[in-house]
Amino acid sequence: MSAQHKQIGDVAERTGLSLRTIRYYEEVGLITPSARSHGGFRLYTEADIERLMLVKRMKPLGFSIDEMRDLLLVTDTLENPTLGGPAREAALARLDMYQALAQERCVRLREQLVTAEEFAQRLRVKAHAAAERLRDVEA
Amino acid sequence: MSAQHKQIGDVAERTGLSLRTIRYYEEVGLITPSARSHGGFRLYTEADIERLMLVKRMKPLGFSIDEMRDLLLVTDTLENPTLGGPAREAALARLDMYQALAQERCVRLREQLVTAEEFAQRLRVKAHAAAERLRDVEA
DNA sequence: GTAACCGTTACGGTGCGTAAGAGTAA
DNA sequence: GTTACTCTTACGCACCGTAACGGTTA
Repeated sequence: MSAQHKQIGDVAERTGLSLRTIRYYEEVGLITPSARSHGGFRLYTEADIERLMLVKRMKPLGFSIDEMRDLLLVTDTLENPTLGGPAREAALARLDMYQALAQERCVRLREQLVTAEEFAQRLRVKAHAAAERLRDVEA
Repeated sequence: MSAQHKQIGDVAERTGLSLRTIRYYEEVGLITPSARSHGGFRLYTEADIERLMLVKRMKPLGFSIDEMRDLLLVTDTLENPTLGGPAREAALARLDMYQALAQERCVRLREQLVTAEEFAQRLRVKAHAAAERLRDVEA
């Protein structure tokens, strides 16, 4: 194993993603390892790992695979310096769209959190009340 | 339609759940309507609707169907006054478990929110920077 | 040669969306 | 009899988990 190319197990450990997930991401065209060993082992560069990390960070926002693939493509496009104005503009528009979407998802996540905490609170109260009643009965 | 029994459409509207979801919950044994019309329409009582609301509130916590069914069972058990001490204790223990689980899920949700907001922030910055560069190029 | 690692293939599961074709309610 | 509802059945999708069986690496 060279210093430059890590195999899937190391990558899984570093990213916190499962082997299956990493392979799945490749299957659906999200992230393809830059190389393969002679025997067929997937070999990942640091850049590949960066991309995986990026995807992992996107997940809590509830983006679908298609959206993530598209967003990766957009950022690749913007980072390509040989690209002309029109293509840049189009990519920027899409980036803006995703940015708005991300904002919206954050709001929804926040709402979910509120609902969730309310519910957890109810459960605590209920458990407490039930414990009291049990003690009363036993006394 | 009597005042006591509402059909699935009304229930969907009131709970914000889809028809499919409500039927699915029945399919997996979560909530069965108390009655059916002569022709087979599902008829829900207020109590049924309450249960559906409860389930809806559980969802953001990421409980599985199995967990929700079990939790419903536990609360039913605790609300049954004819129940002896041992059964009550067992139910209470499970309730405590779910309460702890809910707390934990809340923590995770909160972490997700943090990650999500960081990511959204990154996107905003990126979009802004790309827009700047575009303006520079055009100038 | 022997661990420890990795490959592909494929079936399973959850939580619904969605459409089809037909019956029911008022 | 018409319009709006509802019924069941069933296939489809996303995102992986989990074998199973066999090759690769160091």
